Amino acid sequence: MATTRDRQLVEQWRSIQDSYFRTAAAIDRALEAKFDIGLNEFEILDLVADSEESSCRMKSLGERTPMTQSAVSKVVDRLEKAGLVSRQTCADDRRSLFLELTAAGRALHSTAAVEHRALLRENLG
Amino acid sequence: MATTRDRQLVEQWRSIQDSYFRTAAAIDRALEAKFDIGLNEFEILDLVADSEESSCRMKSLGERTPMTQSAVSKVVDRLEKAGLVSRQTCADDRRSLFLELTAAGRALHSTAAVEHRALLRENLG
DNA sequence: CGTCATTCAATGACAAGGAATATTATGACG
DNA sequence: CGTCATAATATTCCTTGTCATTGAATGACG
Repeated sequence: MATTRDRQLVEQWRSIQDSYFRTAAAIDRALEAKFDIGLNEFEILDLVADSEESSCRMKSLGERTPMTQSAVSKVVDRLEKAGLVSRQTCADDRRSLFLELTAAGRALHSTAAVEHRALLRENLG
Repeated sequence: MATTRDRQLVEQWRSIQDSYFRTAAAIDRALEAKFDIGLNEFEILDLVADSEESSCRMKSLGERTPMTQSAVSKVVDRLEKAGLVSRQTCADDRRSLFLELTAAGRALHSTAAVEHRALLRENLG
């Protein structure tokens, strides 16, 4: 039915898709090329860096990202394998884990973040 | 460095991600449940329906969607297997193909589109 | 304390996408 | 016409994500 309204909606949607995919692809390539790390990996790293007051993370990561719990688990696997993050067992609830940046992780994050912000500025500005 | 500006950028980016993922997931689930078709499949169907003046499509689809050429090829595989679309060889350039909706494809598209638009309205409104 | 429901995280099976490559068709040009 | 560069798709291989399930720990409650 309502064709004009509908077309607008579809346009808006495509524009969101475009903005999302173009930006994500650009950032992903850049990070991959310069730091050998994907966008999702960086975003988890970023979240961990963001909550350096610490607590039992892993769980809370799931709430701050659109990724699935299992996806987060696997991203963290890779980050850990790359030596950027480490899983710490949580004394008061042994089901939980919290994450810490390693020195390497902190270093990589701080330089990668500059790149990341710059690309956001370029693509969203 | 420029923390305030950067935080804004990151916020904006997360908001785009959210808007994209939440909407995409909602539509995907709904289409999957009611029509047994995924979001990407629907979007290709939608594009084909949109260009019913016809020409050697397949190629042009790649330009109207953020999907890769190979992804498009596979989505079309599935649509064809589901009997919603058919690949027609193109007389004047036998490398190209163009796509046609089957009767079933047209039918499904027209009812699914209603749902699709409604969900866009709900999620982007 | 024992049981049961619930929560956090990891895993395995499987689907879907991307990059690189293969395949076939064209067109240009000697 | 034969060769070669290029174009449109398909295909293969690998990576990543999701869903469903599992395992372990916790808390409530009789």
